[in-house]
Amino acid sequence: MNSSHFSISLHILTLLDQVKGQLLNSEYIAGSINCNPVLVRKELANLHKYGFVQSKEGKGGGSTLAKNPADINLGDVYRAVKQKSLLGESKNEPNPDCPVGRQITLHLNDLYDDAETALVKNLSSKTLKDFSASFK
Amino acid sequence: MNSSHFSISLHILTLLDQVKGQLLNSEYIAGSINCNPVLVRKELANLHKYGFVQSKEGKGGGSTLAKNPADINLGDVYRAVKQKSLLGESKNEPNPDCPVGRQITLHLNDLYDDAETALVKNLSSKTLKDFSASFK
DNA sequence: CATACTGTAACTATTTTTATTACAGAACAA
DNA sequence: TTGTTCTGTAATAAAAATAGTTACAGTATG
Repeated sequence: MNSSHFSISLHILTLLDQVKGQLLNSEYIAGSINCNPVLVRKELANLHKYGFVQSKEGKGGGSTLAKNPADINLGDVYRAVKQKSLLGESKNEPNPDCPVGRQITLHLNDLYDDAETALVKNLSSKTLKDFSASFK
Repeated sequence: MNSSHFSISLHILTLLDQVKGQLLNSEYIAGSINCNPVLVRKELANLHKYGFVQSKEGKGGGSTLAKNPADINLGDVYRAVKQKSLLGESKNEPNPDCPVGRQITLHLNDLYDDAETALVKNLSSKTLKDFSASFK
């Protein structure tokens, strides 16, 4: 992250929950999200890697949840989807000749890890079932 | 956020704390961060807007902290620096003809606000003084 | 064997972020 | 009062990240 990986993944999972086991194909899902089907397939590949969804190839194929929605918590989804640190991840190396520059990356990482842990903990208190149930 | 606004702001504040009231100019700060001085000046302008720093124009000018580092908490810095939601903020509108697409932006925003509040609360438990003191 | 999917790669377009250039205005010091 | 060195800010350019597109091999189905 950032970008829209988490939003897209959660959108996919919510759709899959709402249709109760029915297979949805990437074009249908992309139509709901309003994005490119290939992006959906990439996101599904990642969700599959982490065991959240199952896919069936070939004609009539598509995807479905691989777990009970009550057993999918949003912190786990976040971790599966996350690609980089939420706050930091700057690419330009601070100046090693400066006492602050030399150490700040380390200290920022500690700070960010701790803050992000708090965020994930919050997300972990909610399941896909909870989230999906808020739709009417 | 994201990007490096928070990292840069915190780097600036740490430097200003370490030099104990001495004025630092944008070129010096940029040298420690290893970025462009104009970026530092923009970041300083924002920190000034929120009352964290004071600047002095003209020859011999520069910036210094406007508050006691023990009274600057990192959650406040985060809020001052933040430009967009940490998780969400997708620009393509989901499909309004889909029950999930129609409501998901709202539900994601609720989810993200709550998660981000947990993150800010974590950051708020730490002051610039604490952070700066971890440098040796 | 035609059809309709997934999975994936390669490429392009778009958007976001960062860097650069430029210059007016402020403070200082000779 | 003039040259110097800063800030503040705008406009632009470059670079990086993100999303979209095209293409196609492989797989299941009828």
